[in-house]
Amino acid sequence: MKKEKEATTEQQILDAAKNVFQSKGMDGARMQEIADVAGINKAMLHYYYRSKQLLFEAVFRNAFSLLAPQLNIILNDDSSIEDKIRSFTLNYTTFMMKHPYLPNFIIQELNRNENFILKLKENEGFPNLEKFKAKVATEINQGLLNPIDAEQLFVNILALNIFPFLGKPLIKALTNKDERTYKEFVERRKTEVADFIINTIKRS
Amino acid sequence: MKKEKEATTEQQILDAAKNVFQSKGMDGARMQEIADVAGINKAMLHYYYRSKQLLFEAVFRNAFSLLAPQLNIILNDDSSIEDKIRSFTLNYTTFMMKHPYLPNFIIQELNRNENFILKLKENEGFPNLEKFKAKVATEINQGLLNPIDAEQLFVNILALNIFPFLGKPLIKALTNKDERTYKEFVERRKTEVADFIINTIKRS
DNA sequence: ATATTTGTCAACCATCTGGTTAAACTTAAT
DNA sequence: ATTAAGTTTAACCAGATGGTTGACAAATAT
Repeated sequence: MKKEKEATTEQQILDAAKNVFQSKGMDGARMQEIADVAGINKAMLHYYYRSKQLLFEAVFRNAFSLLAPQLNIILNDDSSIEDKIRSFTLNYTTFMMKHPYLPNFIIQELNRNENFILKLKENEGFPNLEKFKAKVATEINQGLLNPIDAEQLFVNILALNIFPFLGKPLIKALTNKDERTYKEFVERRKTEVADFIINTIKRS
Repeated sequence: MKKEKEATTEQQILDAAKNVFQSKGMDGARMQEIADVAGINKAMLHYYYRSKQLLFEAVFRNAFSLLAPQLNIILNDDSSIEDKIRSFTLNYTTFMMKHPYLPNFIIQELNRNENFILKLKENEGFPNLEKFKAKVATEINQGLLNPIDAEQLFVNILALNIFPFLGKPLIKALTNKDERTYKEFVERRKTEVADFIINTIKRS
């Protein structure tokens, strides 16, 4: 009864927990609902994950391990800053349109428990800015970029790409968009945001 | 027995509720904790506000009524787009540094209950983009601005200004900043963000 | 075959939570 | 002083919630 089934039940729980936690948050999620979504008994949740807190942490680590590689695309590859920005903007927006709950989930839970990210920081693949900063410095010296603080630039890139997912309800209301037109609006940003940033930083 | 006292108790409750709701969210907040913070009996909360939901809505409306005027600064005054951006960036960042829980609270609760903003939309002072769009069109026609979609520009302005407050824990971890250096980082953005945007849109 | 381990479930439990009640207290008007 | 209205409190309640238990079934090992 082991092989197929065991992996399946544990995974079923994780999938269900992901859905419930990501849409309701730690505080709004109910163990009974997770069990219902997974189609199993509530006791199973504790059999496999001991407590709500540990199940939540498993879901959160999973979610963050999807975000981190996205950031590493822009931080660790060797292409020019301009290419980094273009590929990150395209990749990130495409990816998040498939996982719309992810950004909000991570940001919200990080705000709920600030010292939670410290554990993640010790991890191997935790995004590191050094290479990006060095590349920015180099290109500024070569006269390719206008002088700009690399950290400010990086936060600007994040802000322009992440905010449309965090602020979706607000933006939808302010701009009178429905689900379909909002999607088109975000779709256009895949290239517009990169152009916007590059227009500013590129020396011409 | 009315005048002073009544206003005080009701206000004490609202202040306490603001603190608890804004730091823990609707789901994480407890009526008992609000009562404790207010220094009164839990039954008082229901005496003045009927239910947790109604108390929450009072707090939320209050919070949104602080945000809306900030947006109306950039949307409704008559100055140039460049001046709008400079004054909004300065005002908004200054204001939110004094109310750091506000952006996250509003964004989080709007995501928890999307149709909640519909009620607010009917309100008089709800921010409207039309005047801003018209001004952008005018300045583009006058050759003062590079062509850009006004809604995309507006979202970019919001993103660059709001994100540092939403993503604070993430940015702090990624850039290895402590509370003090993060504050300095945000402080610098009061002018840097405006320069960043204007560099892109201004025809030169 | 038998024993042992692993997986699953219904029922249960202690505690927490939003909300209620009924009585007591405070104040101001008559 | 009496009354009436608003204010405050302690005690209480029903339902929800995270978590546990003990019985039992299925798989694996001996």
